Amino acid sequence: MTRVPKQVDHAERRAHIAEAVLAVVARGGLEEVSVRHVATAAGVSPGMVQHYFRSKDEMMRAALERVGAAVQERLGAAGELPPRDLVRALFLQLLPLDRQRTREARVAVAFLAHAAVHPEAGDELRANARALRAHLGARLLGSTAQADAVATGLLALVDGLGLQVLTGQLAADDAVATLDAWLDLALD
Amino acid sequence: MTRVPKQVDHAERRAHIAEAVLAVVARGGLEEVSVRHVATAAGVSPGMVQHYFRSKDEMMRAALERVGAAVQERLGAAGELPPRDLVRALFLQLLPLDRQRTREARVAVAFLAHAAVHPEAGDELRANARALRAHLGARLLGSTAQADAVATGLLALVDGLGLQVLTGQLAADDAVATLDAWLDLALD
DNA sequence: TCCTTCGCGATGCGACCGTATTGCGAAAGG
DNA sequence: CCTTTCGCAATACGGTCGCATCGCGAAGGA
Repeated sequence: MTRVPKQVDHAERRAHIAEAVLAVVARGGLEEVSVRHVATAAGVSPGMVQHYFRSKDEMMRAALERVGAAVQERLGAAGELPPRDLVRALFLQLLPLDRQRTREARVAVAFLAHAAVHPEAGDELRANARALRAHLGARLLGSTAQADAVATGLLALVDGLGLQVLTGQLAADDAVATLDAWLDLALD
Repeated sequence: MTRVPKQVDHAERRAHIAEAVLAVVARGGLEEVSVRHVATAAGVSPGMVQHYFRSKDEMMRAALERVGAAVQERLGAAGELPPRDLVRALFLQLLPLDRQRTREARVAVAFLAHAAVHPEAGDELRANARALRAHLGARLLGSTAQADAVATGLLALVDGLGLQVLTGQLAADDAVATLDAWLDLALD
């Protein structure tokens, strides 16, 4: 058995394909995800997708994990600001205010809708949510019961605002204005 | 040409099938909606579904209109309470706190996720949202700018709380508690 | 140079999709 | 009773799906 060094970066290919999955989801939702579509979006052959992911399910799981990783990374990149501004900046990161974040928000809502109906697929999502909540809790007050209610409410508010912006129910400006008004309300 | 009076209630059949669509969506999301599945869920033949809806798209539109009608009806059934309690009652109607409302919320999020990615399909949804906002505005203060921000924020909050409950990120009790805390905050 | 191993493209299969088409039984006016 | 019309079941078709399988070409030790 002669060990031949890998001549392709397995992880990188998987990442590339997973990214293509997210692109397809952002453009057309989960229903448009098929091995063949993803392959086209990634600029590779369907066979290659199949080579790197043994099943569509495994492929979707990898794509979802990439979303989680991206969110984590985004959270880490927070400067040193007064708490109020920091919290505001963090929430603005979560709203679909530009192309990039619209893309991410679309992906997120697609997976959330799926999780609403297939609870077993929501573990990754719930883990991300927990991380977010923990992160926010640390940024706000100590863990008083009051602070927890505030954190929960603000997260839900941002989720709702994002959803309404995504579906065209609310203008992006209004969402930001509403967020600011409620931050005033909540943070004294 | 002899006119034969209808021996079946066309509208009723359509409603029955549309209801079956919603049942399928609530159980498995939009992806599981097919003419054959809907027919099975409705206890009729696939051919009959096709007879009453010329295309799947028309069927989906009818189902979505049914959701809108149900929401409208629900809003109408509000008693005479102090404004604060009335607003609270209204919002509790929108959270997935029991089987029935979980079903409706699942349907709603499925359609919302679709609309996030297919904007042209979101008209009905946006109309419903507008009706809701108007209804809430009338129940709250007069249309001061302040009241509008409060209404927008509360609606977004409820959307977000509902989404988190649906996806198992948040317990139903906590959602209600958070809603109450924020109602206190917002309504003086 | 041969030979093994890996990467991956190509092909095929069975299932399911939306929809067009056809035909038949029942109901009702003439 | 006959005939027309309506309600609907059945069937067929072309397309896409996920996935299993096969085979070839290139890349390196031996």
